[in-house]
Amino acid sequence: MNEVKGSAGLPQTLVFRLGTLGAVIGDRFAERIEPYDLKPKHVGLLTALGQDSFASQQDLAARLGVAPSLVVSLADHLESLGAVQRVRGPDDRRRQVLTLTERGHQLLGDCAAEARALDTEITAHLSADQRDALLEALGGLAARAGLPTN
Amino acid sequence: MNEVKGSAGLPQTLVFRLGTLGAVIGDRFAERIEPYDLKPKHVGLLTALGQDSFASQQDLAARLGVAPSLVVSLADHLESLGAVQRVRGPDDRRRQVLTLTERGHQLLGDCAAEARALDTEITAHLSADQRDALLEALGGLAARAGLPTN
DNA sequence: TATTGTTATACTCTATAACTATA
DNA sequence: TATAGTTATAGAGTATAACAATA
Repeated sequence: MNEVKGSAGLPQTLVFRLGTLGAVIGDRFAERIEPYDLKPKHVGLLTALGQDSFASQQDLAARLGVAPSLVVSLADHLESLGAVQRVRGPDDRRRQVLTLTERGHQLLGDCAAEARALDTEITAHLSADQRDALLEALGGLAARAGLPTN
Repeated sequence: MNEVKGSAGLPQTLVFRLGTLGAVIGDRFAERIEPYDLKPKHVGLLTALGQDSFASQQDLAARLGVAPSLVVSLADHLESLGAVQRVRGPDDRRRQVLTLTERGHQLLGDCAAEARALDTEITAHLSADQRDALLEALGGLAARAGLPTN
């Protein structure tokens, strides 16, 4: 039966599809980056550092929408991998300024390559035009949500 | 600067956008359904029950991709809300067959309404055609991932 | 006294393993 | 002996609160 009534059921909403797809695709991405000893949150931090320079870890925490204490442990791990460097702010010595190292840029590139490979997998049934249109539409949503798009 | 090299950076991938959007939108949906005393996983269970009949909780666990023990606690909560009923299988009394109650259908409808309202919020900048195209494209990805689409 | 980073602690979510009832 | 559901336990992830250094 699965009768269709006047308004769309949950599985026909953008919210449901984005939420469930995000979870599944996120898990698959997590599997791919595991060999680099990274988790999605680490990649989020690397990505943020690759785009802007942040005055402090607290700024970074605000940008990522996580607790400052989490930035500490993420940065600890990335530092142990040699991906980021912590430098005390010369003017305000309370601040730790995080910067990507050469290794950090390399890891970021590796993760991007994994993401592109996964993109290819999941959009194998689409034409290039369809794929681009989808990417752009999601970019619009992401930009409105304050998420990075480039 | 943010130089664009030969291949797309992470934020230009479908994987990154789906993952980050899924997390943000999922959180916003979670806030909306909190007054009903429900979390996204509960809604996933209700949705599954609204679509098919499952022989056992283990089948349900397999469909949802979670551990059987989690189905127990989700079902416990939904039962306490009067949203589902547990009935022992007459042929095999080890099995608990879960079914939606009237209240369960009502809650499912309420959650769908919340999702539609959120859809409207996040797609306010799109035309109806653009919105439909996006919904359909995501439906294609979801179907290929084995997720419900209707 | 206020703020940055850090550490200590606790809470949420979910899985694994042990257990009970039924087959 | 094997299977469905349940309960007990443990681990990952993350937030909140306490703390130390600097301003």
